[in-house]
Amino acid sequence: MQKTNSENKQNSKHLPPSVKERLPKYYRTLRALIGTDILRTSSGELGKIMKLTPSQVRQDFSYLGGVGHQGYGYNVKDLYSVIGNAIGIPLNYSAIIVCRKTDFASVLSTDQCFSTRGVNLKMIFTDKCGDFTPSELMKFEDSKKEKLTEQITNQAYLRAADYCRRTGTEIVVLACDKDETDIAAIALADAGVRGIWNFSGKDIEIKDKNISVLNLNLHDILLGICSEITNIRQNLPNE
Amino acid sequence: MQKTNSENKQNSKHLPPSVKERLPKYYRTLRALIGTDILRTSSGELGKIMKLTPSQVRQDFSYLGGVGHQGYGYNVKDLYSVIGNAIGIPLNYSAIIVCRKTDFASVLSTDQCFSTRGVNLKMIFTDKCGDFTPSELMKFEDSKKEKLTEQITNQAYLRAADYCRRTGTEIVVLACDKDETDIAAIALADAGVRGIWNFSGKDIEIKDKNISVLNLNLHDILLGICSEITNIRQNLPNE
DNA sequence: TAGATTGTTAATCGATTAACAATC
DNA sequence: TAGATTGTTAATCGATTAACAATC
Repeated sequence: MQKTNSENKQNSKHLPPSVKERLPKYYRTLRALIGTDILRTSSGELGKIMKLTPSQVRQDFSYLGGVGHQGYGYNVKDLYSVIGNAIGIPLNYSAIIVCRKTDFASVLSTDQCFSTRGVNLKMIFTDKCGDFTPSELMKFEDSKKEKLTEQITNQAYLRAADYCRRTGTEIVVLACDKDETDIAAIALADAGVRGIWNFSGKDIEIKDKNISVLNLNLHDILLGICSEITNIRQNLPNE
Repeated sequence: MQKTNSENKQNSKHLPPSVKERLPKYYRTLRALIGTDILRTSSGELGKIMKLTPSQVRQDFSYLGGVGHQGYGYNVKDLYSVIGNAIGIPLNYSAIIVCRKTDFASVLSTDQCFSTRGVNLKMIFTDKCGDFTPSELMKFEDSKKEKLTEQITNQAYLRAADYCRRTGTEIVVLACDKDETDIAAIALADAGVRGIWNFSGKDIEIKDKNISVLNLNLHDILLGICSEITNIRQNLPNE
């Protein structure tokens, strides 16, 4: 049973990493177009908005199967839905936040990171202020965020791992102390968590190929900016 | 006056983007080695820690000039210093934060993002709670963070741009509302800011090649994790 | 039909890896 | 000297861009 080229490409197994990385931004761009009632687009228009060549846009979309129409372009809503499916939006993942103080959770909640992307933020576990549902956290907004109804006897990541095991929560945003990163990662992986967004400052290296880890190091990002600035200045004067 | 290959590579103008992106992580790794009193290393050891091939590590360092010693490896402190110079650590950049509420600034300050990387965080400008020095912000910690000594009449980004112009501040962390992103970016660029770390959720596109912008979109990152999870699951069952 | 725009193939470009002579 | 490890060159791999036939 021979597969055609197109069938092969449609299989997300063959999505190259570079393309997969661009999906969220395509999704965001299409979302914005829908928001302004633009319901038809083209590789040229999307390329212009996203600073990509039309060629690359078409090449990228070709991995999602025949989603465009020759001579017409792309139906924005269809494309939005196809990319959403590739990302797994309809699977309605659940997430929790593990952090030290409420300020961290507050930033992500205010940003509506989860709600606008179909991810269900269920709980916030903090080391210092107790545990919150997102709506409880919002109630405390702009006031002292402490809710110590019972004595906190263990670390937030332990309560979080327990919660994930019981509820099948897939995604954990981890902003624990660097000293706890390794042990927290093990506990969460053991609890069946499938994705960790790691803000802790120490990279998580998990051998388990079934778990996806994103190490976001704020220090590295800051230095990346310094590096860019330094190089821009150094390069301008010569030649 | 012919340049040798080595002289060419030493010139940071020729640092490929892929290499430049890895510099902050090399820096962080070397910092950790110094912290544990490991003062000699090799491309093999660094590769193991950072999940890179020894070949790539050597290839990367070759762009920084002859920083290693054949048969010996690399002196950790020398390498740390060479990479620090390439990033521009000794230039002691200054930074400010522009955000809506203090929670955002509190997260970055607690993380010691700036202090441990030789970047001088000078002020925090907020829309809702007034302006703070970092030490003022820390004093308010764990309590209601509001400091409205005078009536706030304009947006934080305007006060921030004015401050940057007066003080020559190079870096701005921008976490304003999406609606303000474009106008804030223009104001900051006009004030002579050289690097913007944009958390606002709307990408900044500046034509000016002298300004470095890093658009960090939390929504995109979350969807990147969803996408990974989705693809891991889909790919396991077949074959 | 003429104009527009896709999806795909081929060409180019850049980044990673392998191999190895140089040498500490 | 023997062992280790660099820095560089060449080979491979993957990602981007260009070109164009297919066709709406």
